[in-house]
Amino acid sequence: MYEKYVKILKDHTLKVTSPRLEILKYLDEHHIHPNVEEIYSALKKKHPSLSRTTVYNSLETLKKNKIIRSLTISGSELRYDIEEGMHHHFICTQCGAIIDIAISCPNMDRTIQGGHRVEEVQGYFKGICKKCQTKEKGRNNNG
Amino acid sequence: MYEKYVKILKDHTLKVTSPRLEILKYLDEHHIHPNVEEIYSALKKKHPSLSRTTVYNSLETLKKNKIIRSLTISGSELRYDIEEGMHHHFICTQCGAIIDIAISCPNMDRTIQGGHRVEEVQGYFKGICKKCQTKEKGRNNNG
DNA sequence: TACTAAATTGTAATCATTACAAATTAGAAA
DNA sequence: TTTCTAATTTGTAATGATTACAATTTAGTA
Repeated sequence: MYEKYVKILKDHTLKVTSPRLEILKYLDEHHIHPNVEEIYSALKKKHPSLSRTTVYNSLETLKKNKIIRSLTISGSELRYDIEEGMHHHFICTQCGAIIDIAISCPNMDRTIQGGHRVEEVQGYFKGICKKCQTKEKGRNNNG
Repeated sequence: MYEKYVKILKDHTLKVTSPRLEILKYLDEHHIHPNVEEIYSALKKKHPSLSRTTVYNSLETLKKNKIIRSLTISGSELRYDIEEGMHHHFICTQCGAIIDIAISCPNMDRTIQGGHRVEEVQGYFKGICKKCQTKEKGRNNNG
């Protein structure tokens, strides 16, 4: 059940610890781009001894090893995502949801931009998500 | 001297106030993507009565009116930029500088992405800037 | 010139994140 | 298997950006 995550950690020569496994599993099974608090409260249920600081520390370690990445899209808190295949993100300014956007962009794979060495690319789109647009229509129709 | 900024505010039916004019002028003359503190301390010198809260409020107003935009690229604080022509941003993880990147991307002008209504697009590139790369080389050569 | 809604100001929260030191533990070595 | 140690986890106490809020001031209109 955790073999997959054990392997990931070992492949990066990281110590295999319970918090790291649980965080990895959580991010792998919940592609909702959670913030630290969401991860913490979800895992705290099963592991009451878990510390918030550990979540911060573990996320930082996983990020440094490029196993996960953090998104600054919200502007007020970091959101986390498993690293799998390049994609961009959309945030709904109404409901706050962060949604994967599968697009390819000629600039994504450029390792040099304007003479600067690029190590990470993030495309952020902001607006109203499909779901919230439907709600809008519903409100209009119903008065 | 301030006519340009007066006009911008009036065109948006915003009240013309000293803080707004000064902030606009500052952003127009300093394309360094400053944070609130930088703007505040720079303007505080000339206008000792200026309040930090006013800087926050004014920036928010200017942002809502799409006169300026905020960047979440740093992850720890908002950075501000005058709205003029679509461009993306590069942040140097070494020196912290945020640099304009003039690129065109087919996704930039898309108003729909995956069914979501897009109102804002931001492309963030992270890595080592040209200047810091030169410094690296210098260090290597000298020792 | 007087009026009023909006803007400015200062102080006091709030909230995400970091600093730090003590306790625990994973994994290597014996 | 046991021992050892550096790395990790934990909890509490800062820090720092941002927001809330109430009092004061002011831009623009009547």
